[in-house]
Amino acid sequence: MQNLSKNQQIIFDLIDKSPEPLKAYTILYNVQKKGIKAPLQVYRALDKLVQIGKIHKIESRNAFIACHNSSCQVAKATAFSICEICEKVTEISSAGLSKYLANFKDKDGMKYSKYNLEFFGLCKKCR
Amino acid sequence: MQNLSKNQQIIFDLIDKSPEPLKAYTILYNVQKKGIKAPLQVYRALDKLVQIGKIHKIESRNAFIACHNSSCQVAKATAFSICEICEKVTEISSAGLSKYLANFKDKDGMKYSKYNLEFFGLCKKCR
DNA sequence: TAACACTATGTAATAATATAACATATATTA
DNA sequence: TAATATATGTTATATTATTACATAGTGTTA
Repeated sequence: MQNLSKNQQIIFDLIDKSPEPLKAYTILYNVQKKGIKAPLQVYRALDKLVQIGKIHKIESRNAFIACHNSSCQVAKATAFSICEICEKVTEISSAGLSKYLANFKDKDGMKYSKYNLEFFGLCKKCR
Repeated sequence: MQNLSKNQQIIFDLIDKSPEPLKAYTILYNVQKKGIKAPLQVYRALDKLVQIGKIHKIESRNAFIACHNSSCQVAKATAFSICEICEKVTEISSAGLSKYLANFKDKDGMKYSKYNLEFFGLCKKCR
């Protein structure tokens, strides 16, 4: 549980206080006043934050969300629900689900160390 | 089960005979001799093919693979294993898994109509 | 402390992925 | 046939992400 560097902290704070997933260039625009000027600076911080599990990438949306699931210290097992209308994204933390997926074996008996699951549907408001 | 249009058929054939997922611009380069010259022509065909379930998008890789799972006529429930070394992608068809995920309810009792699951690990060859 | 390894930063350029806007054509069906 | 929906062609542009190179800070450890 290392400390974050300056850029990592700035970017994490932004993502963490955002109610919705943020895209890399949205982040860039929002941190330019803090001296982060180039895409690469953003992507490098994002890579690191993903690596250490502070944030997750929503692959189908190219967007990043802070991890609010104390059990995933490392970015290895993620599950989200995504509303197809309002795009609200929520991290799912279900012991049953993670257990099921962590123990899942394919036809060849292979187990997998990581997974990413995205559920799509309509959220309460949009139903 | 409608017929595919000319561009859709060309692009589906290419993806279907590929042993690995193909990216949009790789597809473009490979169909230029058949008269498909612009990215948009490729993306439009891909969108349609995904929509009718003939192909799936591997979100974490921005790549497309033909569906070899007779049960998913519609692109609504997909699961893949991805090797982190050689990038081999395999569609998982497990009755147990699809049943579990189709019936999964979140904390609020919400069920989801679609999902996409990507497992990461090492394939047999790369272990 | 000096040497080293490692991690992070800054900057410019460019690559890779995807869509907007507009014009036309083909297929389907009422 | 008229109307509607779907597909195509083309140009331009937006969005997302990486390469390459130079520099700076941080933490060992000899």
